Amino acid sequence: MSAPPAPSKSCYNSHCTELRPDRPRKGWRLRTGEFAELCDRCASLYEEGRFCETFHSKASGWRDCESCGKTASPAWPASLFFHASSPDRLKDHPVKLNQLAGSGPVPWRQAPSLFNSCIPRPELHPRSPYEVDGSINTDRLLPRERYAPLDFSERLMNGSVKQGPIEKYENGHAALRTEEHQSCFMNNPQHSVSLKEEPSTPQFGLATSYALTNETNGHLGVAGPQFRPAPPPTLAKHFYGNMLHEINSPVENQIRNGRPRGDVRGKNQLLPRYWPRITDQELQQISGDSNSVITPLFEKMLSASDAGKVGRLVLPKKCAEAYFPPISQPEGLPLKVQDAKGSEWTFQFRFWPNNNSRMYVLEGVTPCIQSMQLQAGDIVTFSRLEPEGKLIMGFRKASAALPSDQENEAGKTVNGVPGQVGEAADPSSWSKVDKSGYVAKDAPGAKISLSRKRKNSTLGLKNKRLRIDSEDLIELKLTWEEAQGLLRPPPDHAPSIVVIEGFEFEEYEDAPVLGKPTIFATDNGGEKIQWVQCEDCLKWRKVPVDSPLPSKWTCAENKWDPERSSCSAAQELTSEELEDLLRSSNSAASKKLKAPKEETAEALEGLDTLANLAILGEEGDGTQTSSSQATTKHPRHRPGCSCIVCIQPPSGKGPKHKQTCTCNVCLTVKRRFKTLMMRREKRQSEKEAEGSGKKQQDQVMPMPDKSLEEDLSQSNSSPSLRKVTGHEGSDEDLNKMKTSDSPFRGQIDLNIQPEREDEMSPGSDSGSGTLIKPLDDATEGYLVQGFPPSDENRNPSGDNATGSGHQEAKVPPPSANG
DNA sequence: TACCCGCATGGTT
DNA sequence: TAACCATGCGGGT
Repeated sequence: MSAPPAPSKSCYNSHCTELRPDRPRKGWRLRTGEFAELCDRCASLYEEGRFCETFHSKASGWRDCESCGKTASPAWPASLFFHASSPDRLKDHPVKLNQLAGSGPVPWRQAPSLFNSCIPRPELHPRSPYEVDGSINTDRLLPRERYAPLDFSERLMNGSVKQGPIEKYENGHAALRTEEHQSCFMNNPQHSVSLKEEPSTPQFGLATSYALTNETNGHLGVAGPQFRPAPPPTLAKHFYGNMLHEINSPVENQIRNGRPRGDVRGKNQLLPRYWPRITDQELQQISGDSNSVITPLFEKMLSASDAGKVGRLVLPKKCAEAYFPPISQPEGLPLKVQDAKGSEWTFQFRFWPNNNSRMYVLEGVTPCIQSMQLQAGDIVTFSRLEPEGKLIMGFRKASAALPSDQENEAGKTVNGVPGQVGEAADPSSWSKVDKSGYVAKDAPGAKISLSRKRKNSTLGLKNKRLRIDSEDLIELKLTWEEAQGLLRPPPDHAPSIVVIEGFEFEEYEDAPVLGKPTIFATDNGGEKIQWVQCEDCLKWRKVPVDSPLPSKWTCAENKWDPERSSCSAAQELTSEELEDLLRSSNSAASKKLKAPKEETAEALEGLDTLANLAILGEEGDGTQTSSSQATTKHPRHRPGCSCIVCIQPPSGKGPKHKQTCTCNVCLTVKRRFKTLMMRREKRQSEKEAEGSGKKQQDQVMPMPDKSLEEDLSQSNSSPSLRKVTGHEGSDEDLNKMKTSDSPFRGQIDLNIQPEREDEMSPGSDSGSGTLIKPLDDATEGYLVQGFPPSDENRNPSGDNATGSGHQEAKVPPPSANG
């Protein structure tokens, strides 16, 4: 199908009758090394990616490509839609999705044969956007990549996977183009489907109905049951540009949206966060043994509102318009959705007018969400079961969720075990997450499972926005202990141990390596080794102690032991040995962060207030709790932020903490307090050394041996605060706290942002008398008042954490700040 | 008073 | 900067 070179004056595209201009535009590189010379139109189209980009070893240039579905002819068929997906037709293409995905190297690939040599319109192209020429690339992707749709973007970037046209899946018109060919859309724009707005469909049905009834707003999503949805390739600018080009045409707008709305622009592709990341395994789980085919549509991480009592699940607009039946009235229509267990739910799919736009919601989802035991941060997935056309709602629990690209491309889960649809509800399945043994769920502070702990999570209406990015999820899921375990010193760097409040932290001079958690041990020969667990088979393999390992490690990467470089190889460890190993590992890890009891007790003696403040779930034994409680984040906070605001739930939520509690909140409060003091001392020392303005500084910067309460009250609180302080926590207590700092002076607060050191240092603004910057304010207030920052305290910008909080705590706002 | 409903607001992308 | 969307909020029941 390769196109022979055109006559010199003709466009290289043999399908094109245009003459190329005197100054032809360049197309693809020819075998000769030169470039195809194209007419303007074809060049434009080429640049827009309309033509096959896949390298076909046996063909050159421009052609109708069965493999990628692109065409030599810059035209589109009039009918892009899935003709009544009759079972017969489906039989002709028995491409059960999981089979398909399992048989090819690319998860989203569809069977090329499905598309014949039709000329798909790129935007409505039924093909997956990620394509690899099967003729040459079938082995380019490792099998396991099939289960890592996340990697697509990366692969795209790497160029190992080509991105096909977008939108089509959004449109659901992932049509099987079987009949019509060569109808040139460009030549016959009127071929486009009807533009009229389709009345609401009473019941969500098979896509074809939409297609055939021309509701083209993408509500044809049911079509193309054989295919997994095409994650919108926003990463591929080339195609994106292409898409934009098309979308910007009025016709396209209508085709895509099914309603003559002019606001459809280039953002019609789903945001990456909504790309379905459902794995084949999950699909298999949903489809079971039936012959049904699952078409993943999109997924969404539940917000607090979604998971709250309101029972409204906000649907991403694009997703709603692409995959759900069109609705013209705000009342919408009832939508039957089947969950992974097979239960059928009926939601009201509707929208609210919003800023000249629409806000789509599913109403009445509470029972379903509760049934799935979903919480904010968990992910619901929407798929379509074909040929029934049934909507399927799956889910992934947050702790097992594949982070979305936009959220975290670093890894899949804490330990790389992806959640399974429908699995999370089964507590037994949760142990899977812990199979690595690294994150033992019964280890102190290792309760990464959000689900059970979050049953009482405070996701009510009063909560401010809860955004849980994947990074945040990790933050929530990981205890410090776990995080420490994940961090490895950079090569050739030995970590130094920082002791903070009796807790040892490894500190790295260079950026630490986020690596696979391993278990270090000594083999029989006394040689230090480490054990690492294969992500795929979960077997433990022995590797050299100094081997940096990726966070996702499989047996195949066991280059040190070829005999065990395959998952089929037996595990070297006996189950007993493994058990011992894991036990010792966990206990060692636990010890690492476990404070010496006496010391902690002493340090905490004055922390009644702290104990009373804390709001995270109290562990009966006072051991470390996870931060899995939903927290209200500063909108400006970034993933990884561990400030007190971000790691604790809103005020008044959850039981109070014990004095000896070592949860993250308490630890952070203590640590920040300590840091504050250290900084003050340091600053003071420096100033003393400078020997200038000492007297004045003494007023501003209390001497280290002054009482803390004096510090605090002097820093930014009114005298009344002092009274409160005296009541809630004695001076003596506070002094004790401070005294407990002494062994750690000069240590580093892991959360300090060096660039903000000055800003946050109490003495940095001595001139104004505003001594303490927000975070410290919050910390101090927290410590002194015995109140957790309330919602109101949580200044989104984090720049006045004490203000209203103090007021709420019956303490006048800090005069120094205001 | 609690809940529902619908819209408005404003932060985020 | 506009669109999106999470959530707040007021009115109604």
